[in-house]
This record gives sequence, C-alpha cells and structure tokens, in this order.
Amino acid sequence: MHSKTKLRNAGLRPTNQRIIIADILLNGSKRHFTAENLLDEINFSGNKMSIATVYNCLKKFKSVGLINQVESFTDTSIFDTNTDSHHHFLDEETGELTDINDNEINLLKLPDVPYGYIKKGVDVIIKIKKNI
Amino acid sequence: MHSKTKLRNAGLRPTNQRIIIADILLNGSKRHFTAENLLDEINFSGNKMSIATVYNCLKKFKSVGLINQVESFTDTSIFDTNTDSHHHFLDEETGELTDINDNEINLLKLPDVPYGYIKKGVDVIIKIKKNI
DNA sequence: TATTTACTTTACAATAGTTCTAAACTACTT
DNA sequence: AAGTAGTTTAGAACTATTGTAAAGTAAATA
Repeated sequence: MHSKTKLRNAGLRPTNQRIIIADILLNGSKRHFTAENLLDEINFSGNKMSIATVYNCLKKFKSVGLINQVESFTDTSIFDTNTDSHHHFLDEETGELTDINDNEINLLKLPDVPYGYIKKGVDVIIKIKKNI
Repeated sequence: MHSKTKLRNAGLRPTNQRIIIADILLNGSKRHFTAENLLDEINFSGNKMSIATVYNCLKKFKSVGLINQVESFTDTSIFDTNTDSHHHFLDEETGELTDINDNEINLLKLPDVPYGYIKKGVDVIIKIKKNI
C-alpha cells in the first residue's frame, strides 16, 4: 500500500513531509528510534525537513496509532514502529531497549482500568543491568 | 530508624542534605514525585538546597535502591518511594501515574534475561486514556 | 586532636530535547 | 478559481538536567 493511502486511512492529510516519513517508518520493519534518528534517515534519503516538523509528525502518527512511544528513563523520547502488543528489556544504565516477543510473556490477570478510562495497551518492561 | 542509619546501611555518606531528603522520602509513605516536587517539599520544611544537589541525591538514592525511577513518556523524570514490586496505570495524555497493587497482576511466564545481564525488576504499565 | 583525603555541595553556566511563534505554504473544499 | 483550515518552517524560547570549579564537610589517618 502506498504511504499516501496509509495516511489517508489513518485520517491524516498526506502532506509531502508525512509521506517521506511514512515511507521510512511504515515499510514493515520494526524498530525503535528517536526524533533525531529519524531526521538523520530523512536527510540520508536525500530529503530535508525541519526538526519541528519531525516532532509534529511523530505526535500525529502516535495519536492515530501509526507508531508507539515507549516508556523509558532516558531524556530522549523513544518511538517504536511496532504497534503490536510486545514488551521490552530496558538496560537501566544505558536506556537501551530490546524487544521481547509477545509469546514469551504470559499475563494471566489484569486489573480493570479506572472508571471513565479506556485501556490503550499493556507494556511489560523488564529492567536489566550489565553483570560486570 | 533514623535517616542517618538508613543512609549508612545503604552505603551512602550521611550528609546534611541527604538526611533532609531521606527524612522526607523514606518515612514509609509511598508516592511519586519529581525533582522539583521534592525541592518544594524541602523548602516547605524550612530547609534550603541547590537543585543540583537534589538531582545528585536522587541519582545516588536510585543507584543504591532507596528509591525507584518510573518509566514514562513525560519530559520530567518521575521517581517513586515505593521500591516494592508494583505496577502502574499511565494516562497517555497527561502522563499521570497511578499505582496498581501487585496482587492485581499475575505474570505467569517471563523470558530469561539476555546473557551477561541481571534482572533488576519487572514493571507492568497499563496505558489508559480518558473516555470523553 | 589535628591533618589529610576523598567525597559532596553550591551557584551558575551550559547543554539537549522539545515546543512555540508567526509568516509562508499547501491540500482539500466550494 | 478562490477560500479555508491545516501544515511547515526557521529560529527563538523554554525546560529539565548536567557540568564546572571552588568551597565545604565527613571520615580516615596520624
């Protein structure tokens, strides 16, 4: 499917900049990235864009569920092209994230969400540390 | 137990500033807070301290396990005086955290941590959103 | 106890990530 | 073709956090 169509289906106006970003992010490969990472890739692909636009797009993409943002300790926001249910190892010292396959975790019991809220997802984070 | 003793037991030199912070944080009540929150409380308690010292202390307290840092999306680091195993609801829009009791979640199956690493903890985050 | 040493605190500067502003631009609607 | 609502942009601004280097302090040593 063309990025333009993906954007329209998601309810986003397919601007040139969003198409460039969708071409990079929504090609099926799953990975973590920051706003700066993405800008580097944009530049590498021969395109130019303001960092403000990158942030704007990421916010929009996130709000319509095209990408996820990952909870972390780091001072830099980390996004994830993998919007399926899956979990992470988090290195407490470096902030590095590694995927955990969904079938490697079994959540038997979950509480009801508070009244007036809807559940958006469940993330399991296993904090780890290098064993020196 | 006096804060001085708690600090010594944790392997930290009990300086005046650390004692002031330990008096506030390690009194048994469990809650989330930011560096600024804590500085406000310090000021409110009639003490003064540089914000850099607050950050230094939080980093030290965290490294010896006296407090936890919570994974989140927000641009401000959130700490937790509750170092027991427990989990959180996270409002995707506001970043607000609410505790979930450990006995409300049942993790049946967990993957082995990667080779060369040790497990530091498991956090379950249920992302929620206000149902307008 | 006096001296030394290593660690800590401090004010302030510096940095880094992110958001704001307001003017120019562009996709879509009429 | 014209209008309009949403988007992009450069650059300024903002905020959380860390670095710096000098002064201070707890603990170790003599």
